[in-house]
Amino acid sequence: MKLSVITWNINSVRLRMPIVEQLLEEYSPDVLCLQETKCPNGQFPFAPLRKLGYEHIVINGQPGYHGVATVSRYPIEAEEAREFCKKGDTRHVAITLSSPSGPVTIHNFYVPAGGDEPNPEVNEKFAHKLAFLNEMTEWFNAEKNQDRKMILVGDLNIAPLETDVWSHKKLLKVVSHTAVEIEHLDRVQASLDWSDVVRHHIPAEETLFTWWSYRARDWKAADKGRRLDHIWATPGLTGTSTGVEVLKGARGWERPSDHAPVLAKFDLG
DNA sequence: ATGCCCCATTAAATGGGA
Repeated sequence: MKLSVITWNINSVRLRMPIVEQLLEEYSPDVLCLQETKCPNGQFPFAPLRKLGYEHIVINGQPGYHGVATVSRYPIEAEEAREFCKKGDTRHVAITLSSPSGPVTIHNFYVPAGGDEPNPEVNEKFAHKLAFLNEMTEWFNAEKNQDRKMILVGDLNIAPLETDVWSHKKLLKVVSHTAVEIEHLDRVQASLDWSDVVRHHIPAEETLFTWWSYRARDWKAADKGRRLDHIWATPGLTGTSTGVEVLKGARGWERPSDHAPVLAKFDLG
């Protein structure tokens, strides 16, 4: 069974349904994980997604902010939407698919951006970001089945490697690339020995971005990006991943999101 | 300054993104 997964911070799913449909038609992933849907659950565009063959959909949304959704060609055997930091916001949803190698759970995360000032003492948003990452670590540490097959995708809002940002030196004190955030993310990654599937295929020496600001006059020419969107897998799945790609072209589509989709393919036997 | 754009909510500003 082949499994291709795309993660995409869509920055309003209703506004961008034309390019969501374009992505599904051009790449035909088995599973699409969206973040920042900014869509109340009652207004989620189920019909056009089902029409394209994505009959199995789980959403965790709220009006105006945040919101995640996972759409699948394969039946969803189980789902879970977890609340973090007792905020009542919508930043996670998970689905479980059955495969020849047993159940596979796909977590879809939207980690808080963290505001401007990288100091949790004075910036509540940054404190929230660090607390969110700590809760992820605690949750995965408490996982009973350490061999469980899981994929974790999403906008983690952290660019951990020097080659994940356009200038390591200039971004050292900029939220998304500070040492304290990266330490917190490293602890999440260590919790279940998650592997960075994208960097498994694309060496750390190679510069790689998934996000380019709207504010640059010409995002492509400026190329001041960051790798904020990630695909991880637990050790039992790492060897089944057959390839990854940042779909940078989508950043240049009509009325784009500021994030590019990230694709990973697995062969589950 | 990555840097003045883009979104949602709501009705011309404001908050948030990262």
